[in-house]
Amino acid sequence: MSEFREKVIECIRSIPKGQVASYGQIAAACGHPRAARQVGAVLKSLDITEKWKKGKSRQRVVPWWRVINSAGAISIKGNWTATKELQAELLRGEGIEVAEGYKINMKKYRITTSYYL
DNA sequence: TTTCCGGCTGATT
DNA sequence: GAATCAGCCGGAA
Repeated sequence: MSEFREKVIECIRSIPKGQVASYGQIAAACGHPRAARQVGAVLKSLDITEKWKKGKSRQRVVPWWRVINSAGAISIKGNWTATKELQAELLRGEGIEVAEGYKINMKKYRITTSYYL
C-alpha cells in the first residue's frame, strides 16, 4: 500500500456529499498536482471491499463516484463493480444531476479548489 | 534500473 | 464546443 494511494483514498473520502471533484483536484490535494492519472489508477484498483465495506456501522466506503474528470464527465473505463451507469445512479442518489452522455454540471457541483487548502 | 501503460490535463487546432 | 497532442507520474513488469 503506497502512501500516495492512502492519501488519495483519504482525500476522496473528504469530498462532501452532493459535490464532485476532478482527478486533478484529488491529485493536487495529495500533493501531486500532475498525478491525476494515478488517482484513476487507484480507483480502478479499489476492489469491492474498499467500495462497499459494509457490515460495520462505520461507513468505510470510498465515494469514488464523486470523482470525475475535469470535463465534468464520467470517465470510468469499466470494472466489474464500477460502471458509468452505476456511478450516474449513485450521483443522482445524492442529488447530483447526470445529464445525457453521463455529463455532470460541474459548474454547480464541482468542489471548490480552496476546499483542500 | 529502465520501460510501458493508463478511469488525466491544459493548450492548441 | 469537439478532437488532437504532448507532457506528467506512480506502479507493475
